[in-house]
Amino acid sequence: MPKDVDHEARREEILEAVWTVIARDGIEKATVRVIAAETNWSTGVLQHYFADKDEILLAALRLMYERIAARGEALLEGLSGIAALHALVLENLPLDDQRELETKFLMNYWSRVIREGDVAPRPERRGPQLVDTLSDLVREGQQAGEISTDETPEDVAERLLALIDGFSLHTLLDPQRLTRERQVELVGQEFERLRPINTTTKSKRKTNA
Amino acid sequence: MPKDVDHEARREEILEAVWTVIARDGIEKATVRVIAAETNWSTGVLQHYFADKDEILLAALRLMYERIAARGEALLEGLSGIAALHALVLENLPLDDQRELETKFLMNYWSRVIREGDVAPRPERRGPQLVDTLSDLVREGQQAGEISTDETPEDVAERLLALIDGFSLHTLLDPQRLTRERQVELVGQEFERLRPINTTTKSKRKTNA
Amino acid sequence: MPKDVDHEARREEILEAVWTVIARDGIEKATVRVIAAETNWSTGVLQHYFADKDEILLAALRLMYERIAARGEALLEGLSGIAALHALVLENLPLDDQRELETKFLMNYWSRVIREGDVAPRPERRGPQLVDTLSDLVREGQQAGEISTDETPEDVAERLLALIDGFSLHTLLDPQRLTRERQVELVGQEFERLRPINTTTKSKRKTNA
Amino acid sequence: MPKDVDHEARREEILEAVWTVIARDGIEKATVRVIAAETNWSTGVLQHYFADKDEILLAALRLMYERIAARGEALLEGLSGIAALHALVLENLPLDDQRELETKFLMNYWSRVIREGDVAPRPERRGPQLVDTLSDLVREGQQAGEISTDETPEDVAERLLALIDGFSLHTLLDPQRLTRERQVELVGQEFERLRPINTTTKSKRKTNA
DNA sequence: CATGAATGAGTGTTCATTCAT
DNA sequence: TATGAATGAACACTCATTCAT
Repeated sequence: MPKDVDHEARREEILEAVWTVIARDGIEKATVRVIAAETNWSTGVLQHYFADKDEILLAALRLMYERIAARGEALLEGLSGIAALHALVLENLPLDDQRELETKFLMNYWSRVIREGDVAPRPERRGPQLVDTLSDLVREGQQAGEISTDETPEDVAERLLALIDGFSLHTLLDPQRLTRERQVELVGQEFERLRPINTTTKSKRKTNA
Repeated sequence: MPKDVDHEARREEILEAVWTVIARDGIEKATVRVIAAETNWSTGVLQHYFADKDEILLAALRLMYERIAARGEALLEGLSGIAALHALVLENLPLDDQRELETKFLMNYWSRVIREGDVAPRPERRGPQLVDTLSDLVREGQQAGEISTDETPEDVAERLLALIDGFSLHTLLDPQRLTRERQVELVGQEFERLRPINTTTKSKRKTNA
Repeated sequence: MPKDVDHEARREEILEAVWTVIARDGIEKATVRVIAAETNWSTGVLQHYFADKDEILLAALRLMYERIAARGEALLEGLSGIAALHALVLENLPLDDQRELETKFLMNYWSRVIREGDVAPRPERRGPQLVDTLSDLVREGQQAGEISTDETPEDVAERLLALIDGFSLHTLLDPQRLTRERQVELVGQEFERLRPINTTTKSKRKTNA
Repeated sequence: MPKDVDHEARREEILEAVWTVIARDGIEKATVRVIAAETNWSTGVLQHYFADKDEILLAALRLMYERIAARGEALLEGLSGIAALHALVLENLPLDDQRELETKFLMNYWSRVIREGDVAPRPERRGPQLVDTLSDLVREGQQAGEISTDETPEDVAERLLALIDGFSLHTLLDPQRLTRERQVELVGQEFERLRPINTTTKSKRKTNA
């Protein structure tokens, strides 16, 4: 080892710069030059730590996945059943600037996956993983009597995931129409609908309506 | 007399090429050169029919919207209420190859809009328009007693649109997990849930619970 | 002759359009398409009357020369000697919008001549012709005792031509510094200097000053 | 350590190529590709040293101005009044090949400025600067009794500048007619005319008046 | 005669990538 | 390790020109 350089730390430093640039200038402007300038190193240094630009973006994506997962785990601490489920769904919506940025990045990446299929080296996909976690929580909620058993946990989870990404997409495309508040409200309604029909809350509502 | 060319037909021919290219290579690879090659004409011909690349993409999108809308109208002929609603939702899912291609185009275009902000002049957005149509049908269904009035038509429509695009996205990303059949099934369940609770089908369930 | 088309009239009509375009949009924007649009004919028609764009511009130049010459002749009518000379010099300065436009065109053309030498087919050059006319008038003025005989007519003419084009150039480059009024004034001074020293006008003026 | 390159020297090397190309092919043919070919580097290298083509041309012009100014200063060393003035005027004429090249560049650049209006950011213009220097020298000459005070220094300077650029233009357009010797001769005559009338040479005139 | 569809070379510019130092 | 000089392909776009009709 000639110089005392923490290879992994340097990589993360670069990825940090990637996120800074994307947040500030948008994904389009995240060129090698701009990223390098952000790190205060030369462009050539990037090649030492990443094979090419693709690998840089992929690593940035992977880092994002890890952070999202970590955030999710921290969030679920102490929660269970429908409460945990509700919290997790909200957590996966672009309800603040950080998550909006992540969602943009994600949508961008997905559009690439759609066209290139499985050829590009993909990190562990978010979909299957998230749908599993959601399923588990649905099952938990059903066992606790908080969630109707009319549908299987997998079906509910799949629908919730579709809502998450559907809302995410629409709010990015048309933030005026689908505001953050509206998303929270609509998700709240969906969770109302998940409850078994003989629940106290449900029947009360019906009377009101 | 110059060569006898149907201007509008030529435009559509070019736009078809645009779709083909975008579905195959992605919107980023849909360069003027590639599109021209796909049409088997020279690059210069594109400028003859469109002012610039943006206009080409925009026109392609617009034409697709028109075709989808026309298909939707034809479909709704003779239908009303929840049956029309159900048919329209299924129509907007990528359940055959043609619609899968259109969905790829849409996702690609949307990812560009997300990436570049609203700089590019956008045509009438699909979202608001479709959500209106859906809302009207929900209202119709509610008045016919086919759909629960627990939620406003707008809320139901917004959720259905999110499901449409959420399922579309996921089936493109992971066709093995979210097959076409699965989408139809999940949509069917969602429509079960829309019915008022005192419906016959629903009342049975009530007894069970 | 199949159709009754006045070839020469059509050419002039096109050249008229050239000038209109140049005056409105500048020489840079005088493309074949724009010129054709101005004539309300198709681009292809230009090729019927001119071999290529170069010939169009050259013909426009030639037309300009003719008009300038005609204007000059009309101007000199009834004048002679120093009065004619003075009038001719002023006439060749860009003192109104029309002449400013012509001067721009001229400068543009000259810069091409400078780089391409005599290869490009040139119309009868303005320089030699104008310098001859000027010389003749100087000689006339000298014979009438209006102009000092300290210098040869050719020398005076050459200097006057240099002043004309020097002022023309500077006023195009820096209209604020060298206004139209300033040009007239400076030319007036130069003509004062041309008079023999014992002229009545001269001494009178001197007394006044 | 990257390749050891003197950034400034490389810039000047490129600018030299710009002059060569413009003098040879004209400013319209001075494309990025042609300039790059002249330097024997790739086109991309130009972007390394200049932001865009406009900056290249502007820098080339600026460097030329600097060199001309430096030559002018060196020339004026030890000279004053009419002698300095005379020397400076001759210095600014294209009396050798180097200056002829510079003049070609200037005329080409100016024709571009005229053609495109003042859109392009212009460097310190030569005109005002040179006219100031000339004015100062005229004033000096007048105070020394070498130059007639019939005209203001500014008027004389403006006329001299017009003669410089008028002769420059004509000699480039028609070198056979306006030879280098002829230019020197005509300038000499102009300087004769500048002297006050009570000078020995002119004493005859004084008696007459 | 006249059209305008079609061509294709050429423009400035951007950018990921390579590599000598 | 790290630098930044250098490369060259690719981009959207402009335009004069050709030519079948």
